[in-house]
Amino acid sequence: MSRWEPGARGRLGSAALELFTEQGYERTTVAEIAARAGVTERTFFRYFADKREVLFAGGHELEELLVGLVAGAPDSAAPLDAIAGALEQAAAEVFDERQFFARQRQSVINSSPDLRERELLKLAALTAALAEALRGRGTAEPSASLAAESGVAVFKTAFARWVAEGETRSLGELITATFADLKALVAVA
Amino acid sequence: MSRWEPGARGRLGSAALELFTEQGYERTTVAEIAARAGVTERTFFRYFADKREVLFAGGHELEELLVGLVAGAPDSAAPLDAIAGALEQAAAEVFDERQFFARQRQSVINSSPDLRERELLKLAALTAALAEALRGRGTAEPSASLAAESGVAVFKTAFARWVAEGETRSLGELITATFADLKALVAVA
DNA sequence: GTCTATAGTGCGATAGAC
DNA sequence: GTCTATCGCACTATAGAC
Repeated sequence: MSRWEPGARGRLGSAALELFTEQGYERTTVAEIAARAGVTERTFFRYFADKREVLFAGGHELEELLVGLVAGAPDSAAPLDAIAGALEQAAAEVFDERQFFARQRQSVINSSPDLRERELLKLAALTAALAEALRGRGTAEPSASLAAESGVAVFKTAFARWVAEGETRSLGELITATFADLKALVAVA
Repeated sequence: MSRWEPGARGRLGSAALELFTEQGYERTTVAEIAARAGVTERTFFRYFADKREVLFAGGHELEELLVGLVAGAPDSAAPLDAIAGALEQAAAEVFDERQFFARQRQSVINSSPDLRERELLKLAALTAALAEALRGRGTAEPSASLAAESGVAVFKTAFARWVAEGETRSLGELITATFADLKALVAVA
């Protein structure tokens, strides 16, 4: 293998997901991941701040996409509708073609509290970014934060349904259905 | 100091909060915490699985309290009302007398992503326990999970308002107000 | 790219409570 | 004596400093 094989970042990501699946997250060392990707341990930490981060590389692009969609929602859309529309469109764009990958990745994440923590931190960052986008369209606090939190709660619930074995609906459909569930829950309270 | 001084767990918790406040979470070592509490590093790890956990010791009791309150809600209460009632009562019982402590603790947590992660994991565990309590009263999925997620989202938002400087309302009042905000948000969507 | 501090674990020894 | 809390030491891996 040449010294400057391109795509070290991608190879590290694939190697990590493979090894975590084969032998578990905790029993896989960074040295093993680096070796399988053909780089040194030091190189791993040049690309990823820590061992967990290798599974959450794409999170920033999703956040930018969603923030852009919320910012571009029609002025007439209520805060929760702006969030719901953004989530539904993002689901169609980035998730629906990657259900197999998503299931494998989620299975690894669910197996380790360390990875669950990191996932929750990423979702919290996403929530904060969505709240900021809502404030940018004129939604006041605490409504902006609360709408962002509720939207992410719907997304979490829909995503869990989508990755469950045997589910055949698209993520977008499940998000729409879960928003309807939320409306029903609040209506009877 | 004798070897058998009682209350090591409590001393470790107080020492940790003091040191984290004085010099920051990252710059405080477990050895320092143990030294201030008059025990060794090894003893710290007998009580707490890791360095972060020392700030989240009381979480289990809060969870049990809330689960009990949800389970004991009247059969006629809608899922979100059962959650809201439990949160309001728990707020009065365990939080309102400890606002100073809560602010100090929250300030430390907010200063470190590591601690934020752990806080989010604890809240996720609470969410799961509340969803289970709702299922125990007959709420089906995904409504149980969604109501628990929404309730915890309200709690997070209200708690953030409560620990903000200058806030004078009680946590219970803020929870009630934030549930009303959620209803308003959903009603216009 | 090497070197080091610190988190965290495993296991055996010891000190006190009973 | 038993039981349990504490300690001491050796060790690995992460992560950051140089």
